[in-house]
Amino acid sequence: MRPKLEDVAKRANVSKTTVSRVLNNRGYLSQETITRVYQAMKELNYQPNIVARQLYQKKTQLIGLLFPTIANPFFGELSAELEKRLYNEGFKVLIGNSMNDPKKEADYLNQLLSKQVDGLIVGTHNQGIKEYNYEHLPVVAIDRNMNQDIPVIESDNYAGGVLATTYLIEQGAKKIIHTNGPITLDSPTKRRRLAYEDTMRQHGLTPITVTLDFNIPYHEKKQILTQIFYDHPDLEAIFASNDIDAALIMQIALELGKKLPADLLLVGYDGTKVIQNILPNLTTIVQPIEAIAQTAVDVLKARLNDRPTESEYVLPVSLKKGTT
Amino acid sequence: MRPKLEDVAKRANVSKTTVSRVLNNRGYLSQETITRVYQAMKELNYQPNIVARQLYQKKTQLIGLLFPTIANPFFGELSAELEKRLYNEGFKVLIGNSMNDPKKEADYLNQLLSKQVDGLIVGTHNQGIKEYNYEHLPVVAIDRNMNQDIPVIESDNYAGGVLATTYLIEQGAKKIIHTNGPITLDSPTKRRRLAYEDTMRQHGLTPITVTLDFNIPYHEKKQILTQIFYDHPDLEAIFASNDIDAALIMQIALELGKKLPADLLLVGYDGTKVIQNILPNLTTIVQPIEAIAQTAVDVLKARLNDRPTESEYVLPVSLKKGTT
DNA sequence: TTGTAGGCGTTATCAT
DNA sequence: ATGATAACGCCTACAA
Repeated sequence: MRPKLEDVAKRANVSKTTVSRVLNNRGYLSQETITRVYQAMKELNYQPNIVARQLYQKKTQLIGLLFPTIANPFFGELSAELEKRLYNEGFKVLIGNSMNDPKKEADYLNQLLSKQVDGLIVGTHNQGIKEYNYEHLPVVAIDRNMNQDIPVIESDNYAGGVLATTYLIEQGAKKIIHTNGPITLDSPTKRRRLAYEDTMRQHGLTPITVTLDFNIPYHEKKQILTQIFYDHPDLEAIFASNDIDAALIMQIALELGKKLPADLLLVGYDGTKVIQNILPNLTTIVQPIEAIAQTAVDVLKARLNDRPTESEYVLPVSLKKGTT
Repeated sequence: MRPKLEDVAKRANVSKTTVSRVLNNRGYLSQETITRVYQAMKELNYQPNIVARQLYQKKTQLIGLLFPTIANPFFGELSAELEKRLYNEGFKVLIGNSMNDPKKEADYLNQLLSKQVDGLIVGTHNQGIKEYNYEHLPVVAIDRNMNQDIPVIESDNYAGGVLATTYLIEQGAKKIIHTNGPITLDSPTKRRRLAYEDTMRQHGLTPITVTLDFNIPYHEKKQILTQIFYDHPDLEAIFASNDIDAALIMQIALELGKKLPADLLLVGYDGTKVIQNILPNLTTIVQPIEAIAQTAVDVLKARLNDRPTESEYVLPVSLKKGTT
């Protein structure tokens, strides 16, 4: 059997209270008692039961992270940064990859309501659960508008779109195509598209956005992207809404015998460390993952301590110039 | 205040026991009572407190995952696969990125001993904690020999090394260099190196392994790799012990004006989905991430139920032929 | 400086 | 078919 406080108490000839005090460094203790208690704990190989403590304290020191999937480098790196910071604040991290499954999302949200976690950092759509009143719940959203009551942390997607488009125009490109996901409500990439289209028009250019559905298989996506080059032989540049698509476009361009940047200018989006390592030449809009993580943690802490927060935090993006 | 069982009981004019029974579908209940209780739960917006339940059940249904960092695509994808499977088995996942910090590793191991988690899947070195007796603890290691008592799941690193080297030799290369991390005790990449060196010798070729320290900065690494081309102008092929290094080598070769595969053959290692997407042409040894995850979960379940397990599970790797 | 007793919210045993 | 009660292991008023 696992020893409990009581067992330690008996062996040290003191009460449970005293052992608890030794354990938590509270109140007055004689040095002798302290030594005896530690001795007993060691002999019994005692480990306090965290769950019992959590029940009493009504806190778990656990924060739930809910993202589509940490297999995606953006969410993987973000989760790692969040975990690091939360750990330093005394929290551990419970992770959920929703895979866009509303049932799973609801289940993880439920963790919060069941007091399994003290707070939640959410980066999914949570389609079905909007009706819940989150007003005083310690929840923070990243790049998603869940609900008016939930503060949102996001990088400046509109500015990113402007930055990318302006850069391409400055490089002399006129025929610039943008690839983006389907127009979903309030998705962050939607603002990148908007910025692209606005910027193009402001420069008297015609925006052309090619839609890539999120869930289409690799080969179909490649097919659609390849088609772009045939449909637009005078194409000068592409602004892709994420680096994975940019990588694929790079690939296709090379296969078609095009040289970057001579025959095609290319700008991606996200700028994760992984991609920066693997494709150091790719010009891309870099999201400030560390700042996002830090802000999310700060805001969550504010919510946990009933301090007021802004309802929105917009962080600046930057252009990383590669050779594409 | 959060309502508890007792509040629901009062409102429904029944006892706590009855409410608990309704909640857990146990024993005999009249339909009328069931309805009344559900009604009361709804009115009070009742959510059971998981922690209290955990205390009684002495189980948390939480599994800890301990890896260097999920920001690395291999661990990110592996963690995602593990989470998916554990979730389907009714577990949630607590994640720790040890960042090779022994203190943090020890802390997360402690979660297990404090009953915060029911089991642990570990992919870190856990240097300082070997002395602990894990004999009956539900711990599974991935690619790491922690301790004789802990079952290890790993892909066949030696076979992977043979596969890569043999492939390069079959393609006609004779001067083949291998890049690998420092020789640490029992690291999985060590067996890749061993296989490379054995295979080279078996074919009458001289193995040359270039050591890349794990923590050196990007530019220094690039420097070392670039140097290889100058030191070995007759170089025909490189077998890199991971895809990130392979990507960098690819990069350098292109910068030096070399064409792959004409001027250089290149094989990487890991074959994560991310890399397969971004560098579809890279020839690489693919680790069976899904099978590793499934095996780890199966073995952990066995340990949790006191069923016997093997002490080692070796899963097959495969060669993905690209154009490098 | 140390101990007693009650509570954290749930579940299960044993009655009724 | 339902209820009273004790337990899970810890922590803290309050008392001594």
